[in-house]
Amino acid sequence: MSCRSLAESTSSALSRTRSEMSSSRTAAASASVQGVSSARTANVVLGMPGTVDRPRGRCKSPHRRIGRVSQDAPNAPAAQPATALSGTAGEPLRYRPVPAHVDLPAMEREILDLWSERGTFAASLDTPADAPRWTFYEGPPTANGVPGTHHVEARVFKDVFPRFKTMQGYHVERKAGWDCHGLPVEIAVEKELGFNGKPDIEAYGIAEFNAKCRESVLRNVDVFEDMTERMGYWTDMAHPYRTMDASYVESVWWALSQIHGKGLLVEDYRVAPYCPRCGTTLSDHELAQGYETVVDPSVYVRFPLTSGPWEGTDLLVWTTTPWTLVSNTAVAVHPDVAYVVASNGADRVVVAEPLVATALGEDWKVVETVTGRDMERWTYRRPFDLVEIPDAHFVVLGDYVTTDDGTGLVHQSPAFGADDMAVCKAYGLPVVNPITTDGHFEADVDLVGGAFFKEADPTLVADLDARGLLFRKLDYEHSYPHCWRCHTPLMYFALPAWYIRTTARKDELLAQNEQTNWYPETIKHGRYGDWLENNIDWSLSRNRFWGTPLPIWRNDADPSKVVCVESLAHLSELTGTDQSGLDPHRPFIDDVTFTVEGEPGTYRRVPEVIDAWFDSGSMPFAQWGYPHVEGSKEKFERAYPAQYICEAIDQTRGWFYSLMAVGTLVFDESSYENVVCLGHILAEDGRKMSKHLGNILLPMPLMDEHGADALRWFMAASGSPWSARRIGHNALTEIVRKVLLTYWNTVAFHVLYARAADWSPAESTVPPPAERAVLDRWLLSKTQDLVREVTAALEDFDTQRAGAVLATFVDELSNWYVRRSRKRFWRGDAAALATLHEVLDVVTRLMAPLVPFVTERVWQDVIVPVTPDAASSVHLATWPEVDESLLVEGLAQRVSLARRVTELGRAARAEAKVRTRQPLRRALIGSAHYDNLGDALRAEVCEELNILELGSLADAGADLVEYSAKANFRQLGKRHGKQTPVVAQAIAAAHAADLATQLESGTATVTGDGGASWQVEADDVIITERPREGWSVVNEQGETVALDLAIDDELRRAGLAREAVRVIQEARKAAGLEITDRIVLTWAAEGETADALREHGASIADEVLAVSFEAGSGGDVRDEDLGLAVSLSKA
RNA sequence: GGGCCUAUAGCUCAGCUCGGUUAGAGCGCUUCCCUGAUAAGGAAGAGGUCGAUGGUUCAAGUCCAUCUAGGCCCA
Repeated sequence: MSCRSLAESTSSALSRTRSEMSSSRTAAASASVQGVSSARTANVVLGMPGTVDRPRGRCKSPHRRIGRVSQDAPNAPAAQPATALSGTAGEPLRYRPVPAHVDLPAMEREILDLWSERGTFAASLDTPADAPRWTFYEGPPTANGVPGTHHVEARVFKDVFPRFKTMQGYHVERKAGWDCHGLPVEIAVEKELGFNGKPDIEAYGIAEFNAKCRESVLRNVDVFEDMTERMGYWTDMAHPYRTMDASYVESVWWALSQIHGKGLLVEDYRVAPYCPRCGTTLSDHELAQGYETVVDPSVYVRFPLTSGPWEGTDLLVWTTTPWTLVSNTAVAVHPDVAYVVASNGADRVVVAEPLVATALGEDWKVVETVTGRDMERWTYRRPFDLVEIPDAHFVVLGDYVTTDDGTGLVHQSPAFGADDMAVCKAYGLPVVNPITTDGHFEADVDLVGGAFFKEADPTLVADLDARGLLFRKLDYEHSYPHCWRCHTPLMYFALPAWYIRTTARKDELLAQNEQTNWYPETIKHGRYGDWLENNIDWSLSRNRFWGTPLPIWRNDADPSKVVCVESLAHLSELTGTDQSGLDPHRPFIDDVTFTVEGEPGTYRRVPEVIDAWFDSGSMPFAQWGYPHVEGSKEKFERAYPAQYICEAIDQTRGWFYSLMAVGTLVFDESSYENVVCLGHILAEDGRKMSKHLGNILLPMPLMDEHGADALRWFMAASGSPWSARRIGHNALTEIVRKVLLTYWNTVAFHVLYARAADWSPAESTVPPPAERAVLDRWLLSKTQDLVREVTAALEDFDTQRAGAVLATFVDELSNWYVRRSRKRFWRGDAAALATLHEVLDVVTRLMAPLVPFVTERVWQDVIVPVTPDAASSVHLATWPEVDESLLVEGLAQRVSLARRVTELGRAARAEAKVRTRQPLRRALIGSAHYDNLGDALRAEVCEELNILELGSLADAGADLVEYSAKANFRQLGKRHGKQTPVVAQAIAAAHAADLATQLESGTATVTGDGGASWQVEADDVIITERPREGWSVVNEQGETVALDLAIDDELRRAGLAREAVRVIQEARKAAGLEITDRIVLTWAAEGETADALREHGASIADEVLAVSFEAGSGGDVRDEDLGLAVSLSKA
């Protein structure tokens, strides 16, 4: 079946039909062909649409911009008032010019100005009073140091969904926040001041030090604000919450008083890494910086049992910290592990059964066995009698005991180990600590009195040896924590501390977690769920300076009496003086004391400040100053809990936990419903960005170079946001080229031709979608799918999927729809222009949350000027909805078949080395779906492949076609199971043509080597058709395209004519002509080329805008292959 | 030491839920084609022991187990 008659297709490729031209243009165009030679036919006496002023074409300079004079370029925002709208009264509604080339970062700065001039962000918050609310909480970044590229990541996600939800009609509050307190701030200030620990700070003065901390925070907030604005993160930075503000601190106090009231805020010993030289505990963060490899004594010590069935036998205990043996309090065993008496004939010791060989050696034999549980409370003789430890020294059970190393019997010294502390406390054992806070044994201890703890090891080991208690001693190399400041070995040390008994609310926390949606889902029962399952009490207090002071006042005469203060007003009440103006920080708060009538003693505040995580976990209510500030109650209640929060994965035990814990403890409900948990951003080399490695990419330079949209797209849609990702210039360049510029160029193309045709959607009569061209209907249908998919992806917090479908769509839009429809745009086809306008409207809105800048520019230039009631910003526009009436069943499949056929056709041409400009007579298509393709799509294929007619391979007759058959394993496997390979073999061996014929009418039978036979059905077999001699054939996935390679003189002349067009167009470009310039042209050629030029002269002239087209004597442009010389000049 | 994540082309990543016999895309490289919107587009090619081993299965990149390496969080 041919797609059009030969005569028609020969000329129509180069011509346009009269009916499609407006009369005025036809008149002008007729004049333009007056000089065309006599070869004209009815078909070519047609106008050029270019009689209207067409924007200038691009010249050689890549910086020349179409449609705007140079000072009007986008990097000169002043020249183009952002607020200007065309279409004021009396003027026609026309698109604003869109340059073909755009400087994206410059364009973005222009948009930032536009937003700020118009107050667009504020307008986006100005929703109707009854708008549904969608609540988002800003997890406050610590304003400590300058923002890194990883900060952009979370901030992109914090921006995309609020923009999306705003467009959907929700009211989305976006209050910025800053985490101001905490050790990192103190450390930064210490560095600035050249300090080396707490004594320096105390000497400097707490008031002065905290003032410096406040100053440092404010300084860094400025830098964060610049970055935030530049990346287009819309958040209300004019009214942020700051954890250091008095109202915030008071809210935190209130929450603590609630927790205290429930009996969940308690004081207890806490074992923490401690530097005896600096006299301070270290945070985990500091701890991690100070590991050093050291050699310690590894000793196996005998603890003789003094009761139980094995009385007289020695427990064998392993330790690498002999100094802790002085305060030995108990020995722990695992309740479920087997313990044995092992003997080498002469000696007997007790060890865990799995460790007999590793701890003792090969020649030890098991004599007796018990389970750890049975050893509970067996007493033993302790290794040293240097300090008093009453009611102790027996075997206890501990689940944390392992049999990975040592002996499976673990010496317990509760003052120096967190596990030890927990286990001993469960048995009511005393906590005895013979070491002072400077790391030395108390002076009156025998043997080691006054010794620095580490230096006591050799003395103690020697004493054990002398008393026959040392079983074995080795040197043990391991990494041991040291102070990162002074390299002193740290000790784990029990100090009093304040705790929140989160373990008492563990079940509620687990229940709240069940109600929470995690993205990705694995976190819920993995990293985060595990953490909750193994919940430990929240260690709240810090012996530091810059933090929310713990609001507990204690009676100095009776330390058991404490008051938890919930506000400055409460404090005023207690003191009888007005404290409402007090800065609730140290040291001022430390000076406030009070007495209670009838009680002796004075109440003084405890010295600690609290963990800054509690500050940030309190933000849902503290950001409003709840419950003290007027109006805070309403604000809080309508915005709790949040629908959405988002941070990187390092916050699982940080903010994600503190937020859920504070919410659950104070309000019995977690503060968030959906939580997106991002992977980290790594440097291009796959490692963490660090100064040390010199691989840092700062966000501002990245955005200055590639634009914020590119960086945002990368964060949202490049790779999986759940895994760690590498960022680099290449990735961003690719996004600019593939996504942003492709989109931009489609817009620029549309505006170029719409303006050329003086077309506007507001004023044109546009055919209804059902009457438009097949590709229009395809695109409109496809766009509805896009709306559905992007919406679903964003509802599911999946920006990666949203980005992927948008990128694919933009590619198809540009490289299939626009490419295939160029000629319709050239002649101002209203259906094509309307279709593209409608689609750009939708796709611009769909992309707006991801790339807010470029979409805003397009909205201002392409939608606003031609749409009288358009939203003034794309971000104030409504989110697109699926228009079911535009969906066309099956069209997407048909178009995709047409595209596959086109691709195969190109491959067949390439294989045969026949260039596309050479028309070919015929192509045959082998595809089960060929008949569904339809005439219109066949015509598209013909034109794209430069083929005159298209036919079905099946109709071409058996003698032209060779068949081959292979198994469709997926189907076959279901039916034949184990027989699959044998049946597949039989199919491959069968006579393919016969098989194909049989299958057309139902089932067929194939026979295997052994004579067995099987029924197969059509979908069990993939039949491939392949034509014989004289054809160029490519087939793939069951589809075949065969090109008839026979080229006759007529075809050859048509091909030469098309070559001539190319030569002339190149000459036009080389001459720097604008695309609308008319030319006078003479040519010289011989032989077949001359024949071709004479035959096709009119259509060539038409194509290259020649007002005269004369054979003459040579010219300045020559094409040797063609034997053609032309000269042209502007008419 | 524990938990989780990752491992596929020189590079960046899809595919793994739900197993199917030619493992994809982009970047880069080579050759060619197309082009008066495009910084583009297309075809072909070179480039893969799908981290390793074992198992399940007619069939494993895909499911299971173990291991290795890297990352993150926590000890």
